[in-house]
Amino acid sequence: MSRVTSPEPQYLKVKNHLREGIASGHWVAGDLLPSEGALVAQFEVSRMTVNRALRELVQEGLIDRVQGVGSFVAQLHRISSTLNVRDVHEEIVERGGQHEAVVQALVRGKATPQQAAELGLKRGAPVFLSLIVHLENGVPIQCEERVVNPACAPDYLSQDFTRITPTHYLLEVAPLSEARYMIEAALPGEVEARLLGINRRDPCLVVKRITYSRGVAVTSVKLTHPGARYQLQGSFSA
Amino acid sequence: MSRVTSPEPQYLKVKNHLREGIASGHWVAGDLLPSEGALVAQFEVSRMTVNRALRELVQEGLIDRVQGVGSFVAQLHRISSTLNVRDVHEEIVERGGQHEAVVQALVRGKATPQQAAELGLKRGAPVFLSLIVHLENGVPIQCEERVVNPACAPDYLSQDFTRITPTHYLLEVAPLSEARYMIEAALPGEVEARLLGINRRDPCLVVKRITYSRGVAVTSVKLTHPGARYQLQGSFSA
DNA sequence: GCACTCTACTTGTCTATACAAGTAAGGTCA
DNA sequence: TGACCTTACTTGTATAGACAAGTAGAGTGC
Repeated sequence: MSRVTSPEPQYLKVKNHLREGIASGHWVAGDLLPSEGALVAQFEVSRMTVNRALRELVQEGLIDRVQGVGSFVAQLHRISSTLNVRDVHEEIVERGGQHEAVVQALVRGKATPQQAAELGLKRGAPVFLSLIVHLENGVPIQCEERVVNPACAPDYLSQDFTRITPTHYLLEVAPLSEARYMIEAALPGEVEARLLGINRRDPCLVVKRITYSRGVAVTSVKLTHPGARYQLQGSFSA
Repeated sequence: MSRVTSPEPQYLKVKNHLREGIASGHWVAGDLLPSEGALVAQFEVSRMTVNRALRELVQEGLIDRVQGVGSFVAQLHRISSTLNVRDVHEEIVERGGQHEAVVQALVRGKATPQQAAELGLKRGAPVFLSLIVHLENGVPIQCEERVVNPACAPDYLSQDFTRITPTHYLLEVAPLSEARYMIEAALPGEVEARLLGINRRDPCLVVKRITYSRGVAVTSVKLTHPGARYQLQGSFSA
Protein backbone atom coordinates (compact mmCIF):
# COMPACT_ATOMS: atom_id res chain seq x y z
CA MET A 1 0.00 0.00 0.00
CA SER A 2 2.60 2.53 1.04
CA ARG A 3 5.39 3.43 -1.31
CA VAL A 4 8.73 4.97 -0.75
CA THR A 5 8.14 8.01 1.37
CA SER A 6 8.23 10.95 -0.94
CA PRO A 7 7.59 14.18 0.88
CA GLU A 8 3.89 14.47 1.54
CA PRO A 9 2.29 17.35 -0.34
CA GLN A 10 1.30 20.30 1.77
CA TYR A 11 -2.37 20.15 0.86
CA LEU A 12 -2.46 16.58 2.12
CA LYS A 13 -0.98 17.64 5.43
CA VAL A 14 -3.78 20.11 5.90
CA LYS A 15 -6.37 17.62 4.70
CA ASN A 16 -5.17 14.85 6.97
CA HIS A 17 -4.97 17.18 9.92
CA LEU A 18 -8.63 18.05 9.51
CA ARG A 19 -9.65 14.50 8.69
CA GLU A 20 -7.97 13.15 11.80
CA GLY A 21 -9.51 15.88 13.92
CA ILE A 22 -12.94 14.82 12.69
CA ALA A 23 -12.32 11.08 12.96
CA SER A 24 -10.98 11.49 16.48
CA GLY A 25 -13.93 13.54 17.65
CA HIS A 26 -11.91 16.68 18.23
CA TRP A 27 -14.46 18.32 15.97
CA VAL A 28 -17.93 16.81 15.87
CA ALA A 29 -20.77 17.22 13.39
CA GLY A 30 -21.77 20.85 13.07
CA ASP A 31 -18.58 22.28 14.56
CA LEU A 32 -16.99 25.30 12.95
CA LEU A 33 -13.57 24.48 11.58
CA PRO A 34 -10.64 26.91 11.43
CA SER A 35 -10.97 29.39 8.57
CA GLU A 36 -8.71 29.26 5.55
CA GLY A 37 -6.80 32.20 6.94
CA ALA A 38 -6.19 30.42 10.23
CA LEU A 39 -4.96 27.30 8.47
CA VAL A 40 -2.71 29.39 6.26
CA ALA A 41 -1.09 30.82 9.38
CA GLN A 42 -0.92 27.47 11.15
CA PHE A 43 0.63 25.51 8.30
CA GLU A 44 2.53 28.41 6.70
CA VAL A 45 1.24 27.62 3.24
CA SER A 46 -0.61 29.69 0.69
CA ARG A 47 -4.35 30.05 0.73
CA MET A 48 -4.74 28.13 -2.54
CA THR A 49 -3.16 25.13 -0.89
CA VAL A 50 -5.51 25.25 2.07
CA ASN A 51 -8.38 25.86 -0.30
CA ARG A 52 -7.59 22.73 -2.23
CA ALA A 53 -7.56 20.65 0.94
CA LEU A 54 -10.93 22.02 1.99
CA ARG A 55 -12.50 21.61 -1.44
CA GLU A 56 -11.49 17.97 -1.52
CA LEU A 57 -12.94 17.41 1.94
CA VAL A 58 -16.22 18.90 0.72
CA GLN A 59 -16.12 16.55 -2.23
CA GLU A 60 -15.60 13.62 0.11
CA GLY A 61 -18.62 14.67 2.10
CA LEU A 62 -16.73 15.27 5.32
CA ILE A 63 -17.32 18.99 5.58
CA ASP A 64 -19.77 21.62 4.38
CA ARG A 65 -18.77 25.16 3.54
CA VAL A 66 -20.87 28.31 3.42
CA GLN A 67 -19.59 31.36 1.65
CA GLY A 68 -19.25 34.24 4.03
CA VAL A 69 -19.67 32.06 7.09
CA GLY A 70 -17.20 29.24 7.41
CA SER A 71 -16.49 25.53 7.14
CA PHE A 72 -18.37 23.01 9.23
CA VAL A 73 -18.09 19.33 9.97
CA ALA A 74 -20.80 17.58 7.95
CA GLN A 75 -23.53 15.54 9.54
CA LEU A 76 -22.01 12.13 9.15
CA HIS A 77 -25.23 10.28 9.74
CA ARG A 78 -24.91 8.46 6.53
CA ILE A 79 -22.40 5.98 5.34
CA SER A 80 -21.77 6.60 1.70
CA SER A 81 -19.43 4.81 -0.54
CA THR A 82 -18.87 4.24 -4.16
CA LEU A 83 -20.83 1.30 -5.41
CA ASN A 84 -19.45 -0.26 -8.53
CA VAL A 85 -21.78 -2.14 -10.77
CA ARG A 86 -19.15 -3.56 -13.04
CA ASP A 87 -18.80 -5.66 -16.09
CA VAL A 88 -19.17 -9.20 -14.84
CA HIS A 89 -16.25 -10.37 -16.95
CA GLU A 90 -13.83 -7.90 -15.37
CA GLU A 91 -15.14 -8.74 -11.95
CA ILE A 92 -14.59 -12.47 -12.34
CA VAL A 93 -11.17 -12.11 -13.93
CA GLU A 94 -10.10 -9.79 -11.13
CA ARG A 95 -10.98 -12.47 -8.61
CA GLY A 96 -8.82 -14.87 -10.56
CA GLY A 97 -11.78 -16.84 -11.84
CA GLN A 98 -12.62 -18.26 -15.23
CA HIS A 99 -15.44 -16.51 -17.03
CA GLU A 100 -17.73 -18.25 -19.48
CA ALA A 101 -20.86 -16.92 -21.14
CA VAL A 102 -23.66 -19.02 -22.58
CA VAL A 103 -25.91 -17.23 -25.04
CA GLN A 104 -29.40 -18.61 -24.59
CA ALA A 105 -31.08 -16.20 -26.95
CA LEU A 106 -30.15 -13.30 -29.19
CA VAL A 107 -33.13 -12.20 -31.22
CA ARG A 108 -35.19 -9.40 -32.67
CA GLY A 109 -38.42 -8.73 -30.84
CA LYS A 110 -41.12 -6.20 -30.11
CA ALA A 111 -41.08 -3.99 -27.08
CA THR A 112 -43.60 -4.74 -24.38
CA PRO A 113 -45.28 -1.65 -22.94
CA GLN A 114 -42.93 -1.64 -19.97
CA GLN A 115 -39.82 -2.10 -22.09
CA ALA A 116 -41.00 0.63 -24.45
CA ALA A 117 -41.52 2.99 -21.55
CA GLU A 118 -38.08 2.26 -20.11
CA LEU A 119 -36.32 2.86 -23.39
CA GLY A 120 -38.51 5.72 -24.53
CA LEU A 121 -39.77 3.82 -27.57
CA LYS A 122 -43.22 3.31 -28.97
CA ARG A 123 -45.15 0.28 -27.84
CA GLY A 124 -44.38 -2.66 -30.10
CA ALA A 125 -41.32 -0.96 -31.57
CA PRO A 126 -38.61 -3.37 -32.71
CA VAL A 127 -35.96 -4.11 -30.09
CA PHE A 128 -33.10 -6.54 -29.69
CA LEU A 129 -33.33 -9.08 -26.90
CA SER A 130 -30.61 -11.20 -25.38
CA LEU A 131 -30.54 -13.76 -22.62
CA ILE A 132 -27.11 -14.77 -21.42
CA VAL A 133 -25.90 -16.82 -18.47
CA HIS A 134 -22.51 -16.00 -17.00
CA LEU A 135 -20.52 -18.70 -15.25
CA GLU A 136 -17.59 -18.35 -12.90
CA ASN A 137 -15.43 -21.47 -12.96
CA GLY A 138 -18.34 -23.34 -14.48
CA VAL A 139 -20.89 -22.21 -11.86
CA PRO A 140 -23.70 -19.90 -13.00
CA ILE A 141 -23.60 -16.64 -11.09
CA GLN A 142 -25.54 -14.23 -13.27
CA CYS A 143 -28.50 -14.37 -15.58
CA GLU A 144 -28.52 -11.34 -17.88
CA GLU A 145 -31.79 -10.40 -19.56
CA ARG A 146 -31.33 -7.44 -21.83
CA VAL A 147 -33.40 -5.20 -24.05
CA VAL A 148 -31.48 -3.02 -26.50
CA ASN A 149 -32.55 0.03 -28.43
CA PRO A 150 -31.68 -0.89 -32.06
CA ALA A 151 -31.02 2.71 -32.99
CA CYS A 152 -28.06 2.79 -30.60
CA ALA A 153 -26.50 -0.54 -31.50
CA PRO A 154 -27.68 -1.71 -34.94
CA ASP A 155 -25.12 -4.54 -35.08
CA TYR A 156 -26.03 -5.95 -31.68
CA LEU A 157 -27.41 -9.20 -33.06
CA SER A 158 -24.25 -10.10 -34.96
CA GLN A 159 -21.91 -9.92 -31.99
CA ASP A 160 -20.28 -12.93 -30.41
CA PHE A 161 -21.19 -12.52 -26.79
CA THR A 162 -19.19 -15.53 -25.70
CA ARG A 163 -16.12 -13.41 -26.39
CA ILE A 164 -17.20 -9.96 -25.34
CA THR A 165 -19.91 -9.09 -22.86
CA PRO A 166 -22.89 -7.02 -23.98
CA THR A 167 -22.00 -4.48 -21.30
CA HIS A 168 -18.57 -4.05 -22.76
CA TYR A 169 -19.79 -3.93 -26.34
CA LEU A 170 -22.55 -1.44 -25.66
CA LEU A 171 -20.27 0.88 -23.72
CA GLU A 172 -17.95 0.97 -26.70
CA VAL A 173 -20.70 1.58 -29.21
CA ALA A 174 -22.64 4.09 -27.15
CA PRO A 175 -20.61 6.21 -24.72
CA LEU A 176 -22.15 6.11 -21.28
CA SER A 177 -23.61 9.34 -20.06
CA GLU A 178 -26.05 8.26 -17.41
CA ALA A 179 -27.41 5.22 -15.65
CA ARG A 180 -30.13 4.38 -13.18
CA TYR A 181 -30.13 1.22 -11.16
CA MET A 182 -32.17 -0.55 -8.60
CA ILE A 183 -31.13 -3.38 -6.33
CA GLU A 184 -33.59 -5.73 -4.72
CA ALA A 185 -34.03 -9.20 -3.35
CA ALA A 186 -36.52 -11.37 -5.17
CA LEU A 187 -37.34 -14.92 -6.08
CA PRO A 188 -36.21 -16.07 -9.51
CA GLY A 189 -38.66 -16.66 -12.32
CA GLU A 190 -38.95 -20.10 -13.78
CA VAL A 191 -36.47 -19.32 -16.55
CA GLU A 192 -33.89 -17.75 -14.25
CA ALA A 193 -34.10 -20.62 -11.77
CA ARG A 194 -33.53 -23.18 -14.50
CA LEU A 195 -30.62 -21.29 -16.07
CA LEU A 196 -28.94 -20.62 -12.74
CA GLY A 197 -29.52 -24.17 -11.56
CA ILE A 198 -31.26 -23.10 -8.39
CA ASN A 199 -34.54 -23.74 -6.69
CA ARG A 200 -37.39 -21.35 -7.35
CA ARG A 201 -37.50 -20.64 -3.63
CA ASP A 202 -33.86 -19.57 -3.44
CA PRO A 203 -33.56 -15.81 -2.97
CA CYS A 204 -31.77 -13.81 -5.64
CA LEU A 205 -30.05 -10.45 -5.69
CA VAL A 206 -31.54 -8.60 -8.64
CA VAL A 207 -29.95 -5.54 -10.21
CA LYS A 208 -32.03 -3.63 -12.75
CA ARG A 209 -30.28 -0.99 -14.73
CA ILE A 210 -31.10 1.41 -17.55
CA THR A 211 -28.21 3.16 -19.24
CA TYR A 212 -28.30 6.28 -21.37
CA SER A 213 -26.04 7.72 -23.98
CA ARG A 214 -26.43 11.33 -25.03
CA GLY A 215 -29.79 11.42 -23.31
CA VAL A 216 -31.14 8.41 -25.19
CA ALA A 217 -31.87 5.14 -23.40
CA VAL A 218 -29.59 2.50 -24.86
CA THR A 219 -30.42 -0.61 -22.93
CA SER A 220 -32.34 -1.95 -20.03
CA VAL A 221 -31.01 -4.98 -18.22
CA LYS A 222 -32.06 -7.25 -15.41
CA LEU A 223 -29.25 -9.15 -13.71
CA THR A 224 -30.31 -12.01 -11.49
CA HIS A 225 -27.76 -13.52 -9.11
CA PRO A 226 -28.18 -16.49 -6.80
CA GLY A 227 -28.20 -15.02 -3.30
CA ALA A 228 -25.97 -17.75 -2.01
CA ARG A 229 -23.24 -17.11 -4.55
CA TYR A 230 -23.15 -13.37 -5.03
CA GLN A 231 -22.70 -10.37 -2.78
CA LEU A 232 -22.08 -6.70 -3.22
CA GLN A 233 -19.33 -5.43 -0.99
CA GLY A 234 -17.79 -2.13 -0.23
CA SER A 235 -16.05 -0.01 2.30
CA PHE A 236 -16.08 3.55 3.36
CA SER A 237 -13.25 5.46 4.85
CA ALA A 238 -13.39 8.94 6.34
CA MET B 1 -6.06 37.42 -20.47
CA SER B 2 -9.02 37.68 -18.15
CA ARG B 3 -12.58 38.31 -19.12
CA VAL B 4 -15.56 39.39 -17.11
CA THR B 5 -17.19 36.85 -14.86
CA SER B 6 -19.81 34.69 -16.52
CA PRO B 7 -22.66 33.02 -14.72
CA GLU B 8 -20.62 29.84 -15.10
CA PRO B 9 -17.15 29.66 -13.60
CA GLN B 10 -14.31 29.15 -16.06
CA TYR B 11 -13.20 25.84 -14.62
CA LEU B 12 -16.70 24.50 -15.15
CA LYS B 13 -16.60 25.53 -18.79
CA VAL B 14 -13.47 23.49 -19.31
CA LYS B 15 -14.87 20.62 -17.30
CA ASN B 16 -18.16 20.54 -19.17
CA HIS B 17 -16.43 20.81 -22.51
CA LEU B 18 -14.45 17.68 -21.75
CA ARG B 19 -17.37 15.91 -20.15
CA GLU B 20 -19.56 16.52 -23.16
CA GLY B 21 -16.83 15.41 -25.50
CA ILE B 22 -16.62 12.14 -23.63
CA ALA B 23 -20.37 11.62 -23.29
CA SER B 24 -20.85 12.33 -27.00
CA GLY B 25 -18.19 9.91 -28.09
CA HIS B 26 -15.91 12.57 -29.51
CA TRP B 27 -13.28 11.03 -27.27
CA VAL B 28 -13.65 7.37 -26.39
CA ALA B 29 -12.07 5.28 -23.66
CA GLY B 30 -8.29 5.40 -23.88
CA ASP B 31 -8.11 8.51 -26.02
CA LEU B 32 -5.53 11.15 -25.25
CA LEU B 33 -7.16 14.40 -24.25
CA PRO B 34 -5.72 17.86 -24.96
CA SER B 35 -2.93 18.78 -22.59
CA GLU B 36 -3.30 21.44 -19.96
CA GLY B 37 -1.32 23.78 -22.11
CA ALA B 38 -3.61 23.25 -25.07
CA LEU B 39 -6.70 23.88 -22.97
CA VAL B 40 -5.10 27.01 -21.51
CA ALA B 41 -4.68 28.30 -25.05
CA GLN B 42 -8.12 27.22 -26.18
CA PHE B 43 -10.07 28.69 -23.27
CA GLU B 44 -7.71 31.57 -22.53
CA VAL B 45 -7.59 30.79 -18.83
CA SER B 46 -4.72 30.11 -16.48
CA ARG B 47 -3.24 26.70 -16.03
CA MET B 48 -4.49 26.42 -12.45
CA THR B 49 -8.03 26.77 -13.73
CA VAL B 50 -7.58 24.03 -16.29
CA ASN B 51 -5.82 21.94 -13.69
CA ARG B 52 -8.76 22.19 -11.34
CA ALA B 53 -11.16 21.05 -14.04
CA LEU B 54 -8.98 18.06 -14.84
CA ARG B 55 -8.43 17.12 -11.22
CA GLU B 56 -12.15 17.09 -10.60
CA LEU B 57 -12.71 14.90 -13.64
CA VAL B 58 -10.15 12.46 -12.29
CA GLN B 59 -11.99 12.46 -8.99
CA GLU B 60 -15.23 11.70 -10.80
CA GLY B 61 -13.60 8.77 -12.50
CA LEU B 62 -14.04 10.09 -16.02
CA ILE B 63 -10.39 10.51 -16.88
CA ASP B 64 -7.00 9.16 -15.85
CA ARG B 65 -3.84 11.24 -15.83
CA VAL B 66 -0.24 10.12 -16.02
CA GLN B 67 2.52 12.51 -15.04
CA GLY B 68 4.81 13.11 -17.94
CA VAL B 69 2.44 11.55 -20.44
CA GLY B 70 -1.00 13.10 -20.57
CA SER B 71 -4.68 12.80 -19.72
CA PHE B 72 -6.78 9.94 -21.03
CA VAL B 73 -10.43 9.04 -21.09
CA ALA B 74 -10.98 6.41 -18.41
CA GLN B 75 -12.24 2.94 -19.22
CA LEU B 76 -15.88 3.45 -18.41
CA HIS B 77 -16.61 -0.21 -18.20
CA ARG B 78 -17.98 0.20 -14.78
CA ILE B 79 -20.94 2.08 -13.56
CA SER B 80 -20.09 3.54 -10.23
CA SER B 81 -22.20 5.63 -8.05
CA THR B 82 -22.36 6.72 -4.50
CA LEU B 83 -24.28 4.26 -2.42
CA ASN B 84 -25.75 5.71 0.70
CA VAL B 85 -26.43 3.38 3.54
CA ARG B 86 -28.29 5.84 5.65
CA ASP B 87 -29.98 6.12 8.94
CA VAL B 88 -33.35 4.50 8.41
CA HIS B 89 -35.11 7.27 10.29
CA GLU B 90 -33.81 9.98 7.96
CA GLU B 91 -34.62 7.85 4.98
CA ILE B 92 -38.24 7.34 5.97
CA VAL B 93 -38.79 10.95 6.98
CA GLU B 94 -37.34 12.12 3.69
CA ARG B 95 -39.91 10.03 1.85
CA GLY B 96 -42.59 11.71 3.91
CA GLY B 97 -43.30 8.59 5.91
CA GLN B 98 -43.91 8.02 9.60
CA HIS B 99 -41.12 6.22 11.39
CA GLU B 100 -41.66 4.02 14.41
CA ALA B 101 -39.18 1.79 16.19
CA VAL B 102 -40.04 -1.19 18.38
CA VAL B 103 -37.31 -2.30 20.74
CA GLN B 104 -37.54 -6.06 21.02
CA ALA B 105 -34.42 -6.49 23.09
CA LEU B 106 -31.68 -4.35 24.60
CA VAL B 107 -29.43 -6.44 26.76
CA ARG B 108 -25.94 -7.26 27.90
CA GLY B 109 -24.53 -10.45 26.43
CA LYS B 110 -21.41 -12.40 25.60
CA ALA B 111 -19.76 -12.24 22.21
CA THR B 112 -20.04 -15.32 20.06
CA PRO B 113 -16.79 -16.29 18.33
CA GLN B 114 -17.93 -14.62 15.12
CA GLN B 115 -19.07 -11.44 16.84
CA ALA B 116 -15.82 -11.31 18.79
CA ALA B 117 -13.83 -11.62 15.59
CA GLU B 118 -15.83 -8.88 13.86
CA LEU B 119 -15.38 -6.45 16.72
CA GLY B 120 -11.83 -7.45 17.56
CA LEU B 121 -12.79 -8.64 21.05
CA LYS B 122 -11.99 -11.80 22.96
CA ARG B 123 -14.38 -14.69 22.69
CA GLY B 124 -17.05 -14.41 25.34
CA ALA B 125 -16.23 -10.77 26.05
CA PRO B 126 -19.18 -8.72 27.26
CA VAL B 127 -21.10 -6.93 24.49
CA PHE B 128 -24.35 -5.03 24.18
CA LEU B 129 -27.03 -6.51 21.97
CA SER B 130 -30.10 -4.86 20.54
CA LEU B 131 -32.91 -6.07 18.35
CA ILE B 132 -35.11 -3.38 16.91
CA VAL B 133 -37.81 -3.40 14.25
CA HIS B 134 -38.35 -0.26 12.22
CA LEU B 135 -41.76 0.47 10.76
CA GLU B 136 -42.71 2.88 8.02
CA ASN B 137 -46.30 3.99 8.37
CA GLY B 138 -46.90 0.99 10.59
CA VAL B 139 -45.39 -1.55 8.19
CA PRO B 140 -42.16 -3.30 9.24
CA ILE B 141 -39.40 -2.58 6.74
CA GLN B 142 -36.22 -3.27 8.66
CA CYS B 143 -35.08 -5.67 11.33
CA GLU B 144 -31.93 -4.35 12.99
CA GLU B 145 -29.76 -6.82 14.90
CA ARG B 146 -26.84 -5.08 16.49
CA VAL B 147 -23.76 -5.96 18.52
CA VAL B 148 -22.02 -3.06 20.22
CA ASN B 149 -18.54 -2.80 21.67
CA PRO B 150 -19.19 -1.60 25.24
CA ALA B 151 -15.90 0.24 25.39
CA CYS B 152 -17.11 2.61 22.65
CA ALA B 153 -20.60 3.25 23.97
CA PRO B 154 -20.84 2.44 27.69
CA ASP B 155 -24.29 4.02 28.02
CA TYR B 156 -25.80 2.14 25.10
CA LEU B 157 -28.21 0.13 27.24
CA SER B 158 -29.81 3.17 28.84
CA GLN B 159 -30.80 4.87 25.59
CA ASP B 160 -34.37 5.22 24.41
CA PHE B 161 -34.19 3.83 20.91
CA THR B 162 -37.80 4.63 20.17
CA ARG B 163 -36.71 8.26 20.05
CA ILE B 164 -33.25 8.08 18.51
CA THR B 165 -31.91 5.31 16.28
CA PRO B 166 -28.86 3.33 17.38
CA THR B 167 -27.15 4.43 14.17
CA HIS B 168 -27.65 8.06 15.08
CA TYR B 169 -26.65 7.59 18.69
CA LEU B 170 -23.52 5.62 17.92
CA LEU B 171 -22.35 8.09 15.31
CA GLU B 172 -22.61 10.84 17.91
CA VAL B 173 -20.80 8.89 20.59
CA ALA B 174 -18.10 7.44 18.38
CA PRO B 175 -17.10 9.52 15.34
CA LEU B 176 -17.17 7.42 12.20
CA SER B 177 -13.85 6.76 10.59
CA GLU B 178 -14.45 3.66 8.52
CA ALA B 179 -17.10 1.17 7.56
CA ARG B 180 -17.36 -2.10 5.69
CA TYR B 181 -20.58 -3.40 4.32
CA MET B 182 -21.93 -6.33 2.43
CA ILE B 183 -25.22 -6.63 0.60
CA GLU B 184 -26.83 -9.94 -0.18
CA ALA B 185 -30.12 -11.63 -0.78
CA ALA B 186 -31.10 -14.27 1.73
CA LEU B 187 -34.04 -15.90 3.40
CA PRO B 188 -35.01 -14.54 6.79
CA GLY B 189 -34.39 -16.46 9.96
CA GLU B 190 -37.33 -17.48 12.08
CA VAL B 191 -37.02 -14.39 14.27
CA GLU B 192 -36.68 -11.96 11.39
CA ALA B 193 -39.64 -13.48 9.56
CA ARG B 194 -41.85 -13.17 12.61
CA LEU B 195 -40.80 -9.62 13.40
CA LEU B 196 -41.19 -8.46 9.81
CA GLY B 197 -44.47 -10.29 9.41
CA ILE B 198 -43.34 -12.20 6.36
CA ASN B 199 -43.11 -15.79 5.29
CA ARG B 200 -39.87 -17.62 5.87
CA ARG B 201 -39.66 -18.22 2.13
CA ASP B 202 -39.88 -14.52 1.24
CA PRO B 203 -36.52 -13.23 0.04
CA CYS B 204 -34.86 -10.44 2.00
CA LEU B 205 -32.26 -7.83 1.18
CA VAL B 206 -29.65 -8.11 3.90
CA VAL B 207 -27.08 -5.41 4.63
CA LYS B 208 -24.29 -6.32 7.02
CA ARG B 209 -22.10 -3.52 8.23
CA ILE B 210 -19.22 -3.05 10.63
CA THR B 211 -18.28 0.48 11.57
CA TYR B 212 -15.04 1.69 13.07
CA SER B 213 -14.04 4.73 15.04
CA ARG B 214 -10.39 5.62 15.43
CA GLY B 215 -9.47 2.18 14.18
CA VAL B 216 -11.60 0.37 16.75
CA ALA B 217 -14.67 -1.60 15.72
CA VAL B 218 -17.68 0.05 17.33
CA THR B 219 -20.57 -2.01 16.15
CA SER B 220 -21.62 -4.77 13.85
CA VAL B 221 -25.13 -4.73 12.47
CA LYS B 222 -27.31 -6.92 10.30
CA LEU B 223 -30.21 -5.16 8.62
CA THR B 224 -32.85 -7.43 7.14
CA HIS B 225 -35.42 -5.92 4.77
CA PRO B 226 -38.39 -7.63 3.16
CA GLY B 227 -37.48 -7.90 -0.51
CA ALA B 228 -40.94 -6.87 -1.55
CA ARG B 229 -40.88 -3.63 0.41
CA TYR B 230 -37.35 -2.35 0.15
CA GLN B 231 -34.99 -1.49 -2.67
CA LEU B 232 -31.69 0.26 -3.00
CA GLN B 233 -31.73 2.79 -5.80
CA GLY B 234 -29.26 5.09 -7.37
CA SER B 235 -28.16 6.86 -10.46
CA PHE B 236 -24.94 7.69 -12.14
CA SER B 237 -24.23 10.63 -14.32
CA ALA B 238 -21.11 11.16 -16.38
C1' DG C 1 22.85 -2.57 -32.96
C1' DC C 2 23.12 -0.71 -28.26
C1' DA C 3 23.58 2.26 -24.39
C1' DC C 4 23.53 6.72 -23.11
C1' DT C 5 22.34 11.66 -22.85
C1' DC C 6 19.74 15.50 -23.92
C1' DT C 7 15.57 17.79 -24.82
C1' DA C 8 10.79 18.75 -25.17
C1' DC C 9 6.67 17.98 -23.24
C1' DT C 10 3.64 16.37 -19.78
C1' DT C 11 1.45 16.49 -15.09
C1' DG C 12 2.01 17.61 -9.78
C1' DT C 13 2.50 20.98 -6.55
C1' DC C 14 2.92 25.59 -4.63
C1' DT C 15 3.09 30.67 -4.12
C1' DA C 16 1.49 35.52 -3.65
C1' DT C 17 -1.94 38.19 -5.03
C1' DA C 18 -6.40 39.86 -6.48
C1' DC C 19 -11.21 40.74 -6.68
C1' DA C 20 -16.05 39.11 -6.16
C1' DA C 21 -19.71 37.63 -3.31
C1' DG C 22 -21.98 36.33 0.81
C1' DT C 23 -22.73 36.89 5.98
C1' DA C 24 -22.93 38.84 10.52
C1' DA C 25 -22.42 42.28 13.75
C1' DG C 26 -22.14 46.85 15.16
C1' DG C 27 -23.08 51.68 14.67
C1' DT C 28 -25.83 55.59 12.92
C1' DC C 29 -29.72 58.17 12.22
C1' DA C 30 -34.52 59.26 11.66
C1' DT D 1 -37.55 50.91 17.87
C1' DG D 2 -36.45 50.07 13.24
C1' DA D 3 -34.22 50.82 8.77
C1' DC D 4 -30.01 51.52 6.87
C1' DC D 5 -24.96 51.59 6.24
C1' DT D 6 -20.32 50.28 7.22
C1' DT D 7 -16.92 47.09 8.32
C1' DA D 8 -14.68 42.82 9.10
C1' DC D 9 -14.46 38.34 8.02
C1' DT D 10 -15.61 34.40 5.36
C1' DT D 11 -15.47 31.48 1.10
C1' DG D 12 -15.31 31.28 -4.38
C1' DT D 13 -12.79 32.01 -8.27
C1' DA D 14 -8.93 33.35 -11.10
C1' DT D 15 -4.20 34.81 -12.44
C1' DA D 16 0.84 34.48 -13.77
C1' DG D 17 4.58 32.44 -12.62
C1' DA D 18 7.72 28.87 -10.66
C1' DC D 19 10.04 24.48 -9.88
C1' DA D 20 9.83 19.37 -9.44
C1' DA D 21 9.12 14.94 -11.37
C1' DG D 22 8.03 11.72 -14.83
C1' DT D 23 8.01 10.12 -19.83
C1' DA D 24 9.09 9.59 -24.65
C1' DG D 25 11.69 10.41 -28.52
C1' DA D 26 15.62 12.20 -30.97
C1' DG D 27 20.27 12.32 -31.27
C1' DT D 28 25.09 10.83 -30.11
C1' DG D 29 28.97 7.92 -29.40
C1' DC D 30 30.66 3.35 -29.11
